[in-house]
Amino acid sequence: MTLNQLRILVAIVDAGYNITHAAERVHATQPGLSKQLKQLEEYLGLVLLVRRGKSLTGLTPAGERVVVHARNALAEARAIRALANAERGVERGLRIAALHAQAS
Amino acid sequence: MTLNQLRILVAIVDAGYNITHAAERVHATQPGLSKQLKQLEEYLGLVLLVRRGKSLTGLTPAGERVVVHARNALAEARAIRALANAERGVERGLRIAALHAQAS
DNA sequence: TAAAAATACTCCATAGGTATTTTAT
DNA sequence: ATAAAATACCTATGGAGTATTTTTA
Repeated sequence: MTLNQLRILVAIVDAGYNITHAAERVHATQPGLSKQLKQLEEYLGLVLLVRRGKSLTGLTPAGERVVVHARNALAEARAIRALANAERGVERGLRIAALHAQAS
Repeated sequence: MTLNQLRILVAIVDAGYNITHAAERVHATQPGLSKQLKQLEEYLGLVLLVRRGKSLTGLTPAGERVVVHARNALAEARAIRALANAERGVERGLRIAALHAQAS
């Protein structure tokens, strides 16, 4: 299980169970997403999406619950990135402040 | 940023900032962990651990905050795995129940 | 001098792409 | 007839190991 797989699962759900559209959103290809989704389901030993033939129609009950946790995990990852960006902002701010102090 | 990198970061912290011990805990090698830690720091553009030469002595303030979110993300991942295991348990239970019903 | 981190290198797995086939609407 | 998912195939990247060097305590 990877963060990327969780991101892909959520993207598919948010694209209305359309893998092709989800792929565009995450700047990747349909086969790439199909494969990762399959791998996630195999890793969990769980069917996450309801299929009618090759069409995806919704989440299974278990899928619903997985998606909730997936969104939480992704939010934590986003928090880390945000924190890192802010930290770099602070350091740059301090550097700029230092430069100004030196210049003045 | 991957779940594995977060897992490694947390393992290093929990091993008292000793990469070698952390590697044993996660059944991997010291160079593997060193590299992943480095990549995480590079990805975030952030120093997470305080180094005195090559020794790790603790977390930076930013590192502390990252670890909090990392633990949360890992907990969500664990929840997904637990959920999947339980689900498989339920299905097996149903199958067994069905078998018993059929047998009786 | 013992123990830990970093580096160099090698290899294999796999992420992710293109092309194509299958299937559903 | 269109559009979407799955499959096959290929390549390049990088994860993870062994061996070695550097460094600290």
